[in-house]
Amino acid sequence: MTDQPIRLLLADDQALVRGALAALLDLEADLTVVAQVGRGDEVVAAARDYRVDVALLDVEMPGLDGIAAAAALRAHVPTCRSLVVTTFGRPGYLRRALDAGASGFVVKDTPAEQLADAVRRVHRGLRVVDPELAVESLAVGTSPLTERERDVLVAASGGGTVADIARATFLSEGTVRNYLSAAMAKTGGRTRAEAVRIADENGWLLA
Amino acid sequence: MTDQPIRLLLADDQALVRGALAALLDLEADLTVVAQVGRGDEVVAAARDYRVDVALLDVEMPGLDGIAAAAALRAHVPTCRSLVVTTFGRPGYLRRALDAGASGFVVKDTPAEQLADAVRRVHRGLRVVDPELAVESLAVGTSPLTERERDVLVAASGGGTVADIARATFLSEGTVRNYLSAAMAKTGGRTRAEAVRIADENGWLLA
DNA sequence: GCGTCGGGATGACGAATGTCATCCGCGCGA
DNA sequence: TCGCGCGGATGACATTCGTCATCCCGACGC
Repeated sequence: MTDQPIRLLLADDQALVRGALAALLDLEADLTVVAQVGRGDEVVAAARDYRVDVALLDVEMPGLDGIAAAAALRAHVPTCRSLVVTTFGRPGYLRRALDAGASGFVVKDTPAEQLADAVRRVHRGLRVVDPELAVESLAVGTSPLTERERDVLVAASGGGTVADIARATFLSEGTVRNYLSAAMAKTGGRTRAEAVRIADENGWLLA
Repeated sequence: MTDQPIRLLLADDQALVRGALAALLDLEADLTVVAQVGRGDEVVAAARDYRVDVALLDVEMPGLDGIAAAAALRAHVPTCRSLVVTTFGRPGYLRRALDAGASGFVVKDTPAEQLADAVRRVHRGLRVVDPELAVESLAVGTSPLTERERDVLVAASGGGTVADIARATFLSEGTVRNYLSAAMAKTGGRTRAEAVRIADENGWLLA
């Protein structure tokens, strides 16, 4: 069984975490980290240049988030499978990661010993999903927000006034208030800030 | 030069990052990770039980934040030096970490190769501070917020109404509005949500 | 053809919020 | 001793916000 080692790409905006994950995975004889990037929009080029088998993608990244990067990978480098890694919670990300073509979804507080195994499973063509997260994802369900409601919530996440949001979204102030009201009703928040928090915690604010 | 290896404690709430850092640091011959914890309130006991030389403390942790954990370490295990690790920015954390007795302060996007060196320096009794972060810290300066103003902002960070904040802080609603107004003036925010964001980005919301 | 849904907008109204002046008591430095 | 800052509070006021009804338009489904 002297197969070629599985070629890995690490994408995470924190260099320390990236390097540490590289050290962890390089300990495995059948894995080798061939590329590291700190931005989502560098993923596709690196995956192509280094003939990457499996890409580990963090969700929070500048340039392009991990889910969008997974979609771009599927489109441009179909031989590369992707495994999305994220912080705890955010069950809404799971469904969207799978829709984007990710083969696996791992939260950052799973034991380190399981990561290499997840990589191997993904490389073999299997799907890897934390079962606990899967049920949570089903419980939360898909986003109830409409596209504009999400836009307005994103614009509101900076904490600005209605006038600020209206300028950012090119909408009337009254319309902004209407969308905010609708978003608050759908999220159950009693304040726009609470609505932003709830939507963010459920992963409903990404593109 | 066959000294005893430096005995390390890792404290980070994300098990994957913890394990990865352990793998990274265990590659160094003169370092050995002897304990890992996922909560700040387990740091002191672990440092004592495992005769830890240097503790790597993440700032964001349940139970006790990394800065408070550094203070507790200095009080109860003075032989153990602490190196605080955190995500980018938050220059306000630096001053408070040093005040709490931390010997070093490293941001998570420093290259992985530098971490082991930082650990060695701290163990030798030197201070380790990212110079870029130091000037940023001086620029931001110390928090202009008074203690109650901070309390109110923390209570407001959930996005609740004034009544919620008043209940949480055992203050009158009018008083809450006064403190919010003062905090908004000092942070430059035009909304309470904006004030919360600005204060959080500057690291002014910790204990 | 008609009902429904989403995007966009207007106007009105009550409640919540932000601002300010003012008051009290306490501790602390000059 | 006096002033000043901070904690805490009250009351008034203008603005903003959240809610709702209502309207127009285009796209779908049936």
